[in-house]
Amino acid sequence: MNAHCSSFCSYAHGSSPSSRAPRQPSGLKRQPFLLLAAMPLCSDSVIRFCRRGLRTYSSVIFPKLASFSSSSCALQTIDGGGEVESTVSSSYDDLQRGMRGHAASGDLRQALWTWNLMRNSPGKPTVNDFNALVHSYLKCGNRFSDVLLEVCLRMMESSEIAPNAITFNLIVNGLVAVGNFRAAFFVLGQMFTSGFLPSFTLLSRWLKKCIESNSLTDSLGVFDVMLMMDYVPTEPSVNMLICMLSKNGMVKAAYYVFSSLLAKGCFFGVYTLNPILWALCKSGKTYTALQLFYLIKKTGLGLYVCSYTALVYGFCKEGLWEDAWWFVDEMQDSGLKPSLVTYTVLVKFLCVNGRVEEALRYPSLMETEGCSPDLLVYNIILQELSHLDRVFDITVLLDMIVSKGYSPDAYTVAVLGGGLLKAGRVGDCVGFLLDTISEGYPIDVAVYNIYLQCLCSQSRTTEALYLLERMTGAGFNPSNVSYNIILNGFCRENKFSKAVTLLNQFLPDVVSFNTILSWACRQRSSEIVEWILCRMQNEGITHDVFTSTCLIRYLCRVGKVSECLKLLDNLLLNGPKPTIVTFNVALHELCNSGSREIASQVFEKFSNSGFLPNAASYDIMSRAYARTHATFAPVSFVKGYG
DNA sequence: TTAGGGTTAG
Repeated sequence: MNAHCSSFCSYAHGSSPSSRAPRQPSGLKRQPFLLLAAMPLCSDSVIRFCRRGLRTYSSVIFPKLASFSSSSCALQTIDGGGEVESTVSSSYDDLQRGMRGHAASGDLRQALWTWNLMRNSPGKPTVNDFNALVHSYLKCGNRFSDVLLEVCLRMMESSEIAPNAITFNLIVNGLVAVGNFRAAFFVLGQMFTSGFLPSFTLLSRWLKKCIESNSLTDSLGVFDVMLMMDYVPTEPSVNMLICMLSKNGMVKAAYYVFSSLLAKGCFFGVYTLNPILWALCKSGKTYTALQLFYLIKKTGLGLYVCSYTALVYGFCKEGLWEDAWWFVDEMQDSGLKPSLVTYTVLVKFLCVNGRVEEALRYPSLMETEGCSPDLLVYNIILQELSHLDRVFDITVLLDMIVSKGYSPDAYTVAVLGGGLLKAGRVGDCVGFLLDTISEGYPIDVAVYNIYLQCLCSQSRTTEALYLLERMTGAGFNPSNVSYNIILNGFCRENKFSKAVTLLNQFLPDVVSFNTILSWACRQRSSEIVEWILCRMQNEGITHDVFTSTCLIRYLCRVGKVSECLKLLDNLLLNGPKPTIVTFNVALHELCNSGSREIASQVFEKFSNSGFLPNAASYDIMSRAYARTHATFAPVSFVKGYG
């Protein structure tokens, strides 16, 4: 069962999703309140707060729970909040009208008092009266408050009146409207337990509200309930949910949503398919995307250029060029022409893979094909030329850009500045950025960040911080990248206390912590390493491959080689998936700490786990062996040439 | 309504 599904079932039902609760006979004792409060989705603290702070209200509506005698208290004050009106002599009909009126005007206290007075009529008040109270209160624009929630919880707890389907619908709707999804799930669980089923409209509205509130986990919970009930969410909701899940890196969940609907024979079309294809291809799951692609194609549904382009992107990203070219041909065989985006993807990955000469041929090729390159395509090529410091080619391309009627944008400035910085030409970069600004070219926060980097690399981090604090005044909001650049600057200047002060001035992310962790690990500072790890845990920051690589370095440097090996094993087994850099850092640190033989074993282990050592890996090992005039001969190498 | 670009940490 899917994780989202199982997590929902645990709180919504307390049993498996397929076992629908039988309708509960009227008058049967309700589920104990404390047991309900222990259920995961209804926070203990909320319940405790309600029980403590709002007892007065609930004791009025359910006096038996609080040993409250209604007959002796027709006129009295509640919590010193003023006198309630005397209505003891009114008829039941009058009381009903009065109660609705008080509820509608938002005076819950008076409404509850009137409700209590209805007890003077035999068999009254009824569940319909309760529903009328809630309905009148909410219909007139009053928000579903904690007070009303407590009243409803008490009502469900009490054995006096059994809530009906309308009661549950009213409560869930009201809670959803104010975004209290946690309590809504709790009440939904009670609804199921009482034998009532939510309507499609209720769940659909709830799902939409969750999506609009960016509550992805709650959205998946509601989606699971809808699936369980055989309700198909609306197409806009499904599309929006899939897009949001994909954008937030929850690709598995997005795929789950899509495939669950597909399994039920429900396919909305390519506008639902494409976000999934792109998310899969961007996250390195191109073959899963390929399977999905052909599954849909087999049904005879037309696929658009965007779908093909996603697969081209995935294959290029994974370095599977033959598959990428084959797919471009496949697209053309299907009567579709590569789009501007398809070409951009090809140009991008040609550049990334060091094939800039081929990339340079694309602008004219695209013109020939009737698909003129835009500034974005030119910027990609400019970036690669800038990284290679090919000044002449940059000038030629800039001339071409201008001749085509384009004007350099902030991206153009960033790729050129970034290239200068990467080439170590900090002074040139500063000059270029200042000229750009004075000439009025567009700049943005990324350009600003490059300038901050320039200052930091010149040991002018304090000045960079001063500039950052004034960025807002210049119309730019500093991003986390801006703060992380400054953090890195302070670390490089060994100004730890300044780094910590800054860390408390924004919402740090995993990069922020990795920045300080990296510095502490190089310094072998156990105290700071532990402090950072502790803060990461407390702030719910998940370790990524950078974190792990830092820790591998640290463990080797403080002589904890066996712990380092354990960490490496754990990474291979459970992730985050190590990269060639992780591998090489381990080899380098092990060799430097006198564990050359262990490094050889690690080399073999990684090679046998499907990691291809690169030139740097061989270089590290060869140098380590050369120090004792020995030759590095890995088993895999010997086997290959034996 | 869907898709492509720059700046931070190992």
